[in-house]
Amino acid sequence: MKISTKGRYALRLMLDLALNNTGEPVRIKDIAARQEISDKYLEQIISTLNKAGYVKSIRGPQGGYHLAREPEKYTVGMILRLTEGPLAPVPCLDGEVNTCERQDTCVTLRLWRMLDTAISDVVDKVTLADLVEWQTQISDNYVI
Amino acid sequence: MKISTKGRYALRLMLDLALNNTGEPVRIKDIAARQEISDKYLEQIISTLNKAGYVKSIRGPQGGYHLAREPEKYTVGMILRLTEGPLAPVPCLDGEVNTCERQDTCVTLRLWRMLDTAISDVVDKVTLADLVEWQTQISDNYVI
DNA sequence: CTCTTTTCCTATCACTTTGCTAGGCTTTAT
DNA sequence: ATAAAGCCTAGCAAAGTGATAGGAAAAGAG
Repeated sequence: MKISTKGRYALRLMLDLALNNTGEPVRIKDIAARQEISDKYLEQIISTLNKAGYVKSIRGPQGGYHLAREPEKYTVGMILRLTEGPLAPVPCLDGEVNTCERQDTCVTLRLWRMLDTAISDVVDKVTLADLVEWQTQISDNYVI
Repeated sequence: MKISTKGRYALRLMLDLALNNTGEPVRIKDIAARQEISDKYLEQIISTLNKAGYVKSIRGPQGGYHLAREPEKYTVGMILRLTEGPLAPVPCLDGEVNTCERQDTCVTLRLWRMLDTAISDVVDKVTLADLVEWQTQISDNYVI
């Protein structure tokens, strides 16, 4: 029942892009250094985000990445589902349609639906902009 | 972000024991047949439940298992945490104390805490007795 | 046009977890 | 004594995790 590093790193990566949005593209090397994550591994993760159109890339010298939209437009759920796959606690609830044969008589399914809803309620409500705001609060505390 | 078969089977196993509580011990072979799960695998899972005192075993012929307490006394969270380990979405929140170095400045931690709370709110509230009740509702629907 | 800096792409790999299967040992009712 | 149950440990194939490695392609600077 864990979010893997892939999802967690993707979130920190996107947050890093949001926080370092100076107009100039951000290099993967710099993100990796700030976040203390292997740059080669980050490269693979950002590739997924790039293909999904979540970030824009600029190649060549002075190249790098920036967010494709405003931070408000990304929910945590979007980022995690893209990198982690479905967040449902059981495979039956992964897709649109439940193909499990036992679904009509399965009591635990009701429980898993409750859990799925509880998880989605959190990740689909919190946006990247919220994380940015929280970050500034933390930084403020540290200055005082 | 999935509950493994271990936790799911443990839950169905406990529910099976609750539903088949006739006073006589329930054999693992019968649970396995009803639930369509390998009996050898169930054996390993029930061993965990037995060692934790969640079920009582009777050895020898006419032996088997029964619940150690009333279904109301078991939350889903207890059963899942015993068989799955901590349900926290990130390792930092697994134990009592967070040993992560980044915790003071980590924004995503706040998100993970929200997610952890949302998950716990569900699994610590629903009991085995609730599942039993839901099961009878489903069975009633099928009779009508 | 060349050099360098960056992203892009694919392969590989050690390690761990998952989901079992197998086989024998122990207890106990008949 | 026998057979039916639980108890215990080992093993193992497949998948997932968390990277590392090496080069190809693009593009700006000189």
